[in-house]
Amino acid sequence: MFEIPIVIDQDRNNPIYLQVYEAIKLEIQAGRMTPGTKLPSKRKLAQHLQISQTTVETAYEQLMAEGYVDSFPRKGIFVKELNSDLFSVTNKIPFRENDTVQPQKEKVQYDFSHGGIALEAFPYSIWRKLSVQSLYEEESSLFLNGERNGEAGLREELTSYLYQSRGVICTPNQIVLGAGTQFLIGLLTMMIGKDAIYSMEEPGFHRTRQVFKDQGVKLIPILLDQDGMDIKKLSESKAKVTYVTPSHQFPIGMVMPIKRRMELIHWAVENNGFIIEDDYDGEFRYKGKPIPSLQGLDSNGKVIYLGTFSKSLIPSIRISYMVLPVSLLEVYHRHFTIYKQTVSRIHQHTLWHFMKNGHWERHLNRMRTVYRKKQEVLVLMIKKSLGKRVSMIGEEAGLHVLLRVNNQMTETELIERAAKFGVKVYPTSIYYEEQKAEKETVILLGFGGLSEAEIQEGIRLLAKAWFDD
Amino acid sequence: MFEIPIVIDQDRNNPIYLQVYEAIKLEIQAGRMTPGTKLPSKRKLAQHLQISQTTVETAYEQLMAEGYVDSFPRKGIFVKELNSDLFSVTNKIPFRENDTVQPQKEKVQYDFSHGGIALEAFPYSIWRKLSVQSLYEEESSLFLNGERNGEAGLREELTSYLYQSRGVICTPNQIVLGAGTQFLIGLLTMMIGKDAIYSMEEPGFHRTRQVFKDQGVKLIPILLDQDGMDIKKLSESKAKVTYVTPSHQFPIGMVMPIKRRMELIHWAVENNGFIIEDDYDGEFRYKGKPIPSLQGLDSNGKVIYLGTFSKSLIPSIRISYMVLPVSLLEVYHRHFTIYKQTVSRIHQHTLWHFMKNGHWERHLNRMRTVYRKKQEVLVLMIKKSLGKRVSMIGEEAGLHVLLRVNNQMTETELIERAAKFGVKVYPTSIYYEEQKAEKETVILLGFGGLSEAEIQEGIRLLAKAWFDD
DNA sequence: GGGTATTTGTCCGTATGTATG
DNA sequence: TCATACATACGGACAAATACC
Repeated sequence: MFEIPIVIDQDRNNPIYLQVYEAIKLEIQAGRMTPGTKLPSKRKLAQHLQISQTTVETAYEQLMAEGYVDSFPRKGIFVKELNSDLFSVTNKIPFRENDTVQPQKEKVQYDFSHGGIALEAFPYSIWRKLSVQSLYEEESSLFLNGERNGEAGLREELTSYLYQSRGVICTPNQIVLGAGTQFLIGLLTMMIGKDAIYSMEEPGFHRTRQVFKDQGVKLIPILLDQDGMDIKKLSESKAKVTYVTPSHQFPIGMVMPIKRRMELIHWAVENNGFIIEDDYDGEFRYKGKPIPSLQGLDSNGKVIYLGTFSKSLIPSIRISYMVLPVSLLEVYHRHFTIYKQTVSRIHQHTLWHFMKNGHWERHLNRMRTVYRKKQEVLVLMIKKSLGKRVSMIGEEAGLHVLLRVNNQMTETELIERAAKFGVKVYPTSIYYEEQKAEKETVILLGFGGLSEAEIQEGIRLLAKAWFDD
Repeated sequence: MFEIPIVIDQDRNNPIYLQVYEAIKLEIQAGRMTPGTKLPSKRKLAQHLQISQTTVETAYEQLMAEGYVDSFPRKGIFVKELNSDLFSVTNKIPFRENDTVQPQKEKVQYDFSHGGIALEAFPYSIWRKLSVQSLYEEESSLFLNGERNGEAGLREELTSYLYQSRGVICTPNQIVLGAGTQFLIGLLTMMIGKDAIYSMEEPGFHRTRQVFKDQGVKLIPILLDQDGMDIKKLSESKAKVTYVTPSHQFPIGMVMPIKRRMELIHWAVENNGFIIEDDYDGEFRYKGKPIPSLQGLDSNGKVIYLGTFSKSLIPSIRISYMVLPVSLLEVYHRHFTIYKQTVSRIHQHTLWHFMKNGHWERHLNRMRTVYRKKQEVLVLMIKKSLGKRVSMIGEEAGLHVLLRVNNQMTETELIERAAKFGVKVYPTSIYYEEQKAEKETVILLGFGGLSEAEIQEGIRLLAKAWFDD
C-alpha cells in the first residue's frame, strides 16, 4: 500500500510536510504513481510515518493546490493527469556555463574608482527595518503596478528636498522616477525627438555619450573652457539640446560659475532649446558658497534636472529621477503614459518612509562629513607625498579629484605602474570624444569607496610607483 | 546653562535620543546656538532631563556624525561653523500640487483588466522572509552595482527553469535581465540597429508597438490569419525583425501551431532576420499539448526570447528578462556593457533564493491551478449567462479571453453599458494599427485579478447590461 | 607650584521591549 | 512556547583635561 519511500529527516530547516510533499511529487513526476492511483489516506500515512495527521494534510493540500492530485470527499485522494506543461523532470541545470575564462585580474588593493561610495556609512538597520515595514504595509496594493512616474508620496518628499537642498523648483507632478539615469535619458530623447541635434560637454561622461548615440541622435561635442561649456561654440553648433554637469563637471570637476549659468540659460531661451542638467553628485560640496542648480535659476522651463540616489544612498536599488519642465510634462503625459515605472515599488515605498522620517537628511549630512573627511585626507596626503610633482584639479566638490602628473609618463604608463603596486587609478582620456593631440597626463582618483587609511596607503604607494626609481 | 527647551515625550515611537538630537539641531539651525557654543555635558544634560547619560551620548554622536558639533575629549562638545549647504530652514514642501483635478471615475466593482493577477495566491510571508534574508546577506557586496546582465545565480536558476518548463535552450550567459519588457525591447532595437525594418502582429500589443515607434524604427503591421502571423505577408514586407506572441497571441489568444512556428523560423533563416518571441503569459496553458517555445525549436540563433515575472509573480518588483542568441550576445558584450543593470539587486537576490528553494516551481504550479479554476468558472458562467449570444475566442491559455458579442452594439456601447453596472471590460480595437472597416465587436475580459465569486457576479451583470432591456 | 578632586568624553557590559521564526 | 536579533536605554569603569586649594 504505502510504497512511497518517504524518509523523514528531523531537520529544522526542512519542514516535514514539505518532505512528504516532495516525496510524493517526485513519485508522480517520475511516473511511478500513475494518474488515477489512490493516495494513502491521511490517517494511514500519518501513522505509518509517525507524524501528525495535520502534517500529511498540509502536504496533500500543497499537492492539490499545485494540481498533482484531486480530492474526492469520502472517497480518497487520486493522482491527476500529469501536468503537461512540464516537459521533463530531469534534474536541474541542463547547461553549464562555458564562458571564455575571465582574464586573471591584477590584484587590486586600493581602487580609486569614481564609482565607489562609502558603504560603511549606510544605515543598514534602518533601511532593513523600513524595507520590512514596506513589505508589510498595504500588502495587496503595494504589489501591483503603481503610478508610472513614481509613487506620489516619494515624489512629494523629493520635491521638498530638491527645493531646500538643491534649489530646484518644481511640483511633485514634474518628477519622473526611473531605474537609472541612462534609462531616463533614453526616455528624454524620445520626448524631445530624435531629429533634434544634441550636444554635450567635451570631455564628458562617456557612458552618457554612448546612450545618446545608441538612441540614434546626432551628438556634437562642445569643448569646455575653464568655466565650463563654451557658449560660443554651443551657439555655433546649432544644437537644440545640451547635456551639462554644472555642479561638478565630470570629469574635470569645475563648478560652473553663476555667470556662465546665466549665459547657458540665455542660450536655451534664444534657441528654444533644452538643457539637461545632470546633478550626479551635487550633494557633496566642500568649499565655497552654495550655487543654485541651473533648474532653479531658469524660469523659462528650459532645464531638465537629472538626479540619482545611486551615489548618495546605494546604487543597487536603482532609483534615479528627472524633473521635467512643464512643456515636456505635457508631452510625457500625452504620449509616454505607456511606459511603466521601472523602479521597484517596494524600494520606492521604503525610500519614501526613509525621507519622511528624516533619515535621508541625517544620512546626507553624515555622508557629507564622511566624504569631507576623506577628501581632506586625500588632499593632505597628495600634498605631503606627491607635493609639487602633481597638481590637483576639481577638489571643491564631488567624490573624485584629478591629478595632473608632471613626470613625463603617459597616462597608460601611470596607470600600469600604479597597478603593479596594487593601486587602481583611472584615465581621463576616455572622456574625450575627439582625441586631443597633446596628451595631457591627467589621472582620475575617486575616493568614495576607500577608508581614510586606505586613501593614505594608496597615495603613499602611488608616490612610490610614479616617482621612486 | 541649559536653556535648550527640550521636552521629552515618552512616546514609544519617538526615541528619546532622537528628540534630544532634533531639539539641539533646531537650536543650531535657527542660530540660537552660535558656533563655538559649548553644549552641556552629557551627565549634566542627562540629569537635567532625567534620562540616561548614554541617551544623551547617542544624540550627541548623531550631531557629530552630521557635522553640527565637534567633540574634544575631556573638554566638551562645541557647535561647529554652520553647514553652509543648507540654504533655508523654512519648513518643508514649498509648492503644493495644483494638478488639474482627476476626472471622477465611475465606480468599478468588477474590473476585467488583463493586467490583473491573482495576488491572493502570492506567498507573502516566504517572499518577506527571503527579502529580509537578502538584506542581511552579503551586506556590503549586495549594495554595490552587480553584473550588468543580472546576478549570475539568478540567471542560472532561470536557465534551468526555462529549459524544463518552457523548452528554452540557453546558457545563463545568454540571459539579460531588465526592468520591464519595454526597456529590454529598447535595448534590443539598439543592438539590432534602428535602420532595420521591424514588423509585428496585427492586432498586437499596443504598448509594444509604441515602444518600437518611440525607438524611431520603421514598423510594419502583419495581419494574422487563424494560426497567427501570415508568413507570406511577412515575407513581402521586407522586414528583418518580427515581434510575435506565439504561446498566446495578444489579444486574440490563439496558440501558434507547430507548423506555423517552423515556417516562421524558416523565414528568419532565409532572410537572416530575427524573431522576437514575447512569452508574456506562456506559463499558463489550460488545454492541448505543450508546444515548445520558438526559441527551443530554433537551432539557428534567430529567436530572441522575452519573459517576465510581472504576470507570474508580482509586477511591482519589475523583473523581466531576455534570452539573446549568440550572435547578438557578442554585440551586447562588445557595445552595450555601458548599460547598467536596471533591476534591483536585492530583488534579484531574493528571487534567486525563491527559485533555488523550489518556491518558484511550487508557486507556478499553484498559480496554474488557481487560474485554471478561475478560467473554468469564467467559461462556465459565460456559457450559462450569455450562452449563444456571444462566442469565446482564445480560451486555451493565458489570463484573458475575448468575447465576440452578437447584439449589434458597438464596442464603445458595450463598454459603456457594462460600466453602468460597475463592470469594467476592455476594447480590442486599440490593438489594431490600422483601423478595420468592419468593426467587429470584440471585447476583452481579463480574469486574473478577480476572485471566482467576482467573476460569476461580473458575468451575471454583463448579461444584464448587454441583453436585458 | 604641585597635588587632588571634579568634570569630561569614551568605552563596555547589560537590561528591556518588540519583532520574528 | 521558546530562542534569537535588534533598537533603545541604562549604569558604571576608565583616562585625561580642568578647576580648585
